[in-house]
Amino acid sequence: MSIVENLKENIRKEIIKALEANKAEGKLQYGEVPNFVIEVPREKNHGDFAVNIAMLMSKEAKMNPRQIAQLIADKFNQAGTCVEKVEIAGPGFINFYLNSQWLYDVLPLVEKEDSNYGSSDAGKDIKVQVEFVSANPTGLLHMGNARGAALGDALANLLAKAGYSVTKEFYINDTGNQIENFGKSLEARYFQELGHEFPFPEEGYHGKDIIDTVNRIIANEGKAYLDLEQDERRKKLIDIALDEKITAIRTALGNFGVEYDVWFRETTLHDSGAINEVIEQLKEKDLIYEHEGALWFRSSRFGSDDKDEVVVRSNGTPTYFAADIAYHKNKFDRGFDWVINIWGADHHGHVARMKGAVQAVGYNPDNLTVVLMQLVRLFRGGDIVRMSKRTGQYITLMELVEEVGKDAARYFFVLRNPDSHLDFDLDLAKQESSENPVYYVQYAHARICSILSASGEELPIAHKSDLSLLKEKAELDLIRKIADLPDEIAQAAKALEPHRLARYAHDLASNFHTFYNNCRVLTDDHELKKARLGLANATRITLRNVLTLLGVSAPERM
RNA sequence: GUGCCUGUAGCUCAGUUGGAUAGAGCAUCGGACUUCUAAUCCGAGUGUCGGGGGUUCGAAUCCCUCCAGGCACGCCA
Repeated sequence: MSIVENLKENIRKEIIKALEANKAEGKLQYGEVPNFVIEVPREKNHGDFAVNIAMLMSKEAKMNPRQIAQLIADKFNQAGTCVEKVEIAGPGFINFYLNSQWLYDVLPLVEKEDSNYGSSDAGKDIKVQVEFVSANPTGLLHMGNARGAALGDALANLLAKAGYSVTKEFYINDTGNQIENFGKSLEARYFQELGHEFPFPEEGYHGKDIIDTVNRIIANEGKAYLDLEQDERRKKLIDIALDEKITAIRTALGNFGVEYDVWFRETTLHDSGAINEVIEQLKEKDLIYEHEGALWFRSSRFGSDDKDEVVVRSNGTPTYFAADIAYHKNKFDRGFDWVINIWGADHHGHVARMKGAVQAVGYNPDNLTVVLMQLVRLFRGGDIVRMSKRTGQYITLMELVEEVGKDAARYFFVLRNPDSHLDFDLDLAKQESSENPVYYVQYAHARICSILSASGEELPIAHKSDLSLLKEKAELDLIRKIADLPDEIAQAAKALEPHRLARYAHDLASNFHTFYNNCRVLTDDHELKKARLGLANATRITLRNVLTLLGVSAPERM
């Protein structure tokens, strides 16, 4: 349990004791204690913690909330709680003011836990899988994939920090219609690049990357495929190009700081018979029926989905949805307690039937969470950059990283709630100025490192310093912020919202900059210097840990 | 037409299971470097929280309705 959680828990216990004491004396009537909140008030002068229980009990106790609050405050035993003042305020809040003693325990703890600081065991023994990006391997990664990568990776890091056992997975759609299309496109380019007339398929992939791939094949193997049977030729071209694309995707993600535990190929589900198996299984449960030559899954039986879905086309080939059912069954068969998919919002219509399918194959659909993220609009010079994958007009992840850098890109993507449409300003992201929020945070870290190396003191230092010398408001505010990290992480993990951490990082940096401008660290007062170095070092550790979760580097100099 | 997401300061966005006087950054204006990194700090102004109704001690948050924008409604993925 974190220091802050511990403080809250002690206060909670004493509040309940105070309630019981009042009840025993007949001053207060109630049945169950309502589920009340101990929260950090928005206003600093409302104390360290505020409790809303009096308002919640008002109706049942048939009393004015302020009166109830007063009864609780009267019986509240401060011993062992760090509380030094209790006040009744507003409509009936009980505000608790703490002495700063507890704050001084935070710094040595942070230095001791070091890179582990902020972690918790909230997700202990829970196996969770995060599947993200899973882009079609027929092209390169675009801005939408980049957002998914930044979000998914931060989420996975966050869950791991909160104690979950996390597996990151990329699902490769290496079969199906789009792959056939890919083959036709490759074939057409192959002929064209060798100087032959060849019609380009109507729904083909126009990207230049396809031409580049074909030219590499020609460079290596020349005209070897010209005389093959068409099927054979396409298959060979696909095999080579697919490997190349997957490698390119993996490299681009690697440059973006994203590494996966598992790369899962859709073809394994076809080859192993898993898809046929799951279809048979569903037939036995009468969840599949035939209509106009195709096989349909009764998704309308489940949840809010109102339409059935084709799983096997009338030509006998399974749809992507059939593979997806088998894939999700496979995930749960592997023992994951919680399966998280990150999808673009354009796939939202698929969520209900996917959950229905999970239920149909015998698992609890509540254990599948689909995080939808809205689409990305790219701006350059104040204008929207239009993107289209089909026509090959788009900025790739690789180009993005080259242009604005990994840190800025990841910070920008993870700064916003996945629910909101993201306007990505390329000019802003690559600006090396105060307008760019990522530098604000990194600069705080670099500043600290500079002080620490100039100090001539050995770290860690907080445990051998008199921390009670830290009395300035800026110092106490900063420690308070550092102490919040474990709770921030636990909450962000629970809500699957890594963007909260970006906010936290910014706030923490802000607290540090204020401290820096108010309090000189390398001062002649040796004891004070040591205490402030302890604070600076704990700030460094906290900042670095958060940035690491977000996939942003923490530079030692800038 | 139906479903999902969004609508908060000039701009980009936060807003914690409903909490107190709705907050940041940028932009604008005024201050602070012979001192540990001025990519910083300090100060100043800005709001019918899209409109309207409802629920309650209390609503940006929950419910209804309307308006605006995005997305999805395929034997595509």
